[in-house]
Amino acid sequence: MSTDLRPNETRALAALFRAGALSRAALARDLGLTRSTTGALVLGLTEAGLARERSDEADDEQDGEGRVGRPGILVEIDGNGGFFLGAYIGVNWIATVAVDLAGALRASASRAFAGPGSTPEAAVAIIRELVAEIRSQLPEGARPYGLNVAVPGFPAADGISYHATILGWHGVNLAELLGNAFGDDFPILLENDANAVAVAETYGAQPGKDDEDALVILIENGVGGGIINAGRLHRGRLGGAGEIGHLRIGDEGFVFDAKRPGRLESYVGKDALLARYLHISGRRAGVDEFVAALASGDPAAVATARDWALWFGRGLATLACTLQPERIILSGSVNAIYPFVAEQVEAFLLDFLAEGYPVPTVELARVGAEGPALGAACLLHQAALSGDPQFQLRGLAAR
Amino acid sequence: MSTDLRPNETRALAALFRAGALSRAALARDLGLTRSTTGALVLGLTEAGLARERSDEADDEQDGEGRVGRPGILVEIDGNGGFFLGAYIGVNWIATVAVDLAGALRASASRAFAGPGSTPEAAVAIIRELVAEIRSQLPEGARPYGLNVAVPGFPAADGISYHATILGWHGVNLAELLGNAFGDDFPILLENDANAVAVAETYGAQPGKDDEDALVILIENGVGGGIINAGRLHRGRLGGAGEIGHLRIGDEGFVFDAKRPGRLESYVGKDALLARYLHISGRRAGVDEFVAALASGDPAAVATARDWALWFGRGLATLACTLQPERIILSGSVNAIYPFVAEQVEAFLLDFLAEGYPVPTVELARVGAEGPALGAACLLHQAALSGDPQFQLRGLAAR
DNA sequence: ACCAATTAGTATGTTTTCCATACAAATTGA
DNA sequence: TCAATTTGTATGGAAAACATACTAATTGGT
Repeated sequence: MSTDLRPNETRALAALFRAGALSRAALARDLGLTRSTTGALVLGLTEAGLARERSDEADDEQDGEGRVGRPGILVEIDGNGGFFLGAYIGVNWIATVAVDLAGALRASASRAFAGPGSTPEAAVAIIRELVAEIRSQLPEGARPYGLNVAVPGFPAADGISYHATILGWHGVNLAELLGNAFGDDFPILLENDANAVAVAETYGAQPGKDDEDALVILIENGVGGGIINAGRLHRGRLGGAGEIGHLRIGDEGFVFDAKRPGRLESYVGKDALLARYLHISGRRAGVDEFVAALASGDPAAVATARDWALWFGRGLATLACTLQPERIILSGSVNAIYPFVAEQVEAFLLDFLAEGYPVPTVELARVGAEGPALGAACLLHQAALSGDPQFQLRGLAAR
Repeated sequence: MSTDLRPNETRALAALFRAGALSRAALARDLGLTRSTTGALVLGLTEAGLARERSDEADDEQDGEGRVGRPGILVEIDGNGGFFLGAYIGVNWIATVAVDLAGALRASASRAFAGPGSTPEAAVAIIRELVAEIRSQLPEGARPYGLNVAVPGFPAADGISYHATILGWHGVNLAELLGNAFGDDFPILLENDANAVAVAETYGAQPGKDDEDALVILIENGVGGGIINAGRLHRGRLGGAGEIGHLRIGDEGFVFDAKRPGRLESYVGKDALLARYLHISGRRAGVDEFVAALASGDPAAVATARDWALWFGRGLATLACTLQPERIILSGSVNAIYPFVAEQVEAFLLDFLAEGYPVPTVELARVGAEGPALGAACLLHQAALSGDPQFQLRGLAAR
């Protein structure tokens, strides 16, 4: 019944996703096809349930000041045309989401999970149940294209066995476990959680722009990151790029680390921040308390934040030179302190950067706790629209 | 006469380039087309002068142990099908090269150039003459597809005006100058020289593999770099990624820098190395003399090299975590000392890296002084084979 | 109010591209 | 020597894209 999409159909969907919505004529220009061919293309996509004319009555305001000529009818992706699943195995919980063909979050479910101490098999079983729950939230007969699982860890040098120190897992063949649980014809991918968050923060964020250069930094106890170059995730050899917590920026750190002193995360991670505050103030606090102290002008908190800003600025300068992102996006619970130190961090950053070098903007994350699972799902969406034969899209109805 | 190539023709050339040579049947599998279609495709490419059957009589040894069935006839790219020009504006010289459609270096010419003190206009005039010289070395009637110029600098935040501090150029609109010299219908690109070297070192280096993750480090007085992710140059916002000399890895450095102390290049650049040697030994030396002293076992040189290895290992560890390259390639004149300190650097690198993290190999550059111009030309070659409509390939003969 | 200019969408016939099928050619292995 | 396998090519047909022409809907000038 449902046939694979032809190359130009996939290209058309990618163009529609990039732009948000296009008239047939604009789509034709984008794809380098004629209007007549594009009309037939759109007809096919519409019949297959993958695209539709925009009913949105705000369509008059496309860009149309003095634009002469007959106005076009905007065509957009029909979100119900397909679904992509993402999951996240966290330390305290497991989450699952579904993203639709239009890139919108359509369903989510999560459950508490005692990560350290639990087996990978237990996590896979929970994911399986959550996926069933998610699928019941989707429209009748919706068939997801695959599942991408974000994990707080990395594959080892063999590319197969997974290490997730924070969960106490070593040398686990997660791909195989998931493959057994979901069947062989269901594509399964794995992704590092920080990478997934980077995708969630940037994917489809700016309509019309799909070549963003960004660095997403996740600050908890550890500091991780994900690199987006020209709109694509910079994964490195085994998906382990962006491990910026190990950046060597000094000689010691605010928390003692005999083995690898001076790393970024021993200056700006959560433990490091609170250790510094303890050192200066003598008070033991959590992040929330520290932020409250900072907001109330507590001098020890202000001094701690200033030190944090110095080292964070150093780290950002190093990363800005190496990667030249346009935006640096801060995620993770420690980003709560950033509004209080934004000016200082940016001053330190500017100070360390070479003159004339483009300065990245520093922003707070837009996406919440669903970030890792959402980003994982977005990566599948991206693969499907890229025309990768492994994630070939299909129409819904017979044709 | 000569028409633009159709999408599958470009895809076929890209597949042939990636693999080196393929039979029609193998090409059909690679492209997802039938053998009959591919046969016609190859016929078209052959008639257009872009591909040919391999005459190489060593073709029996394709991979053919117990391979049953009629052996295929290998088809390869005909290098004479097209040419791509690259140039390099260095501090002491200007170089120009031509790369053919098969990715092979086919012609080169260079001339001394007193960079600091010369105007951009003078450089452009020299490039124009060298390009004429190069073109006379190419086959009759060969029409190059464009020119990519590698420059020791970066565009400013506006993306247009070029800064090349080392040449004393600031705010130069190089693209416009070159456009005026070569005409509007001749594509002109600009690229940072370290980026170009990174491409030269990796592009087409491993037949059958086009998704390499590598970091190329150029060490002279300054330290620059180019990042290759999944076979593509990681350019960052304005092509300025890879400026790793500004990496902040310590508090001081071996050369004094009031403004931005502790940068990688103040520990491992040429000046830094020789300053350290002067500090330890009291002797003022050049790189050659230092290497000679090191080779002869001079204790001061050995101690200097050890310090160099420590800081270089720190820098590599930071970069390895951030980028996770598979290979780190060392270029620039200072790489002459690497063979003497390889073991130490790799030990320090391993020491700083998290356990279980894949360790990149560290290698010396294969390409010589022609690197920047060659890489620039390779980038055009890559653009043409990627199907970018701006660098659309054309056949040679009428069809 | 009306008309030229412009742009969007569709219909129709033709060309181009690709496929399905069939078949001859060249090899391996029994 | 023959079955099995793979390659390359020929041929008719299906499908995708184009060229062209026409209608529809808008802007802007008179």
